[in-house]
Amino acid sequence: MGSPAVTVLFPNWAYKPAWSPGSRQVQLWHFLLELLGRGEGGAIGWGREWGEFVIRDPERLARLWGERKGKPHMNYDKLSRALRYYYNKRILHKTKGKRFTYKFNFSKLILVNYPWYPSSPLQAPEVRACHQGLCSFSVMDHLGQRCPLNQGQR
DNA sequence: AACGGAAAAA
DNA sequence: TTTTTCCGTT
Repeated sequence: MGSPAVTVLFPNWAYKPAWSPGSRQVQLWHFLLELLGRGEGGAIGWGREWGEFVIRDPERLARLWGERKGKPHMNYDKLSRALRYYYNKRILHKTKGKRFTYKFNFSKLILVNYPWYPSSPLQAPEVRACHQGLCSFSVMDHLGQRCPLNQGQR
């Protein structure tokens, strides 16, 4: 019953340390994955495709984001501008024609935040399972250890 | 609604 | 460098 609760667990290296130049605190995509992983409910949920998500309540999502960042005047207009900056970085793209629908580029997300990860196609993230937002995949890290990136379940 | 320039803020 | 703010355009 209800929306499936998915725990999205990215490894520590996906979260740039606070002392890293350019990332002071939680980034928007972290926050989105948190809510999606939590199966938070009304504000945002996974879409039909792998990595796709739908913002069901834009202003509520903006309010939550604003609370997290201490920005009481956050709204969807401004949040969505931040999302559009992700287009160039190829972290996200818009699902055209679907209202409030965007799609994560998980593989890009991984490469961007894993500087020592070799860009060999052979070592592209291995999708292990995906079913309606309940997804898991893994990569081999620099030591050849299997590194889970994303796990379903609750 | 969605886009993207410009500039400020952090 | 990322996000916020503002806003003209499509």
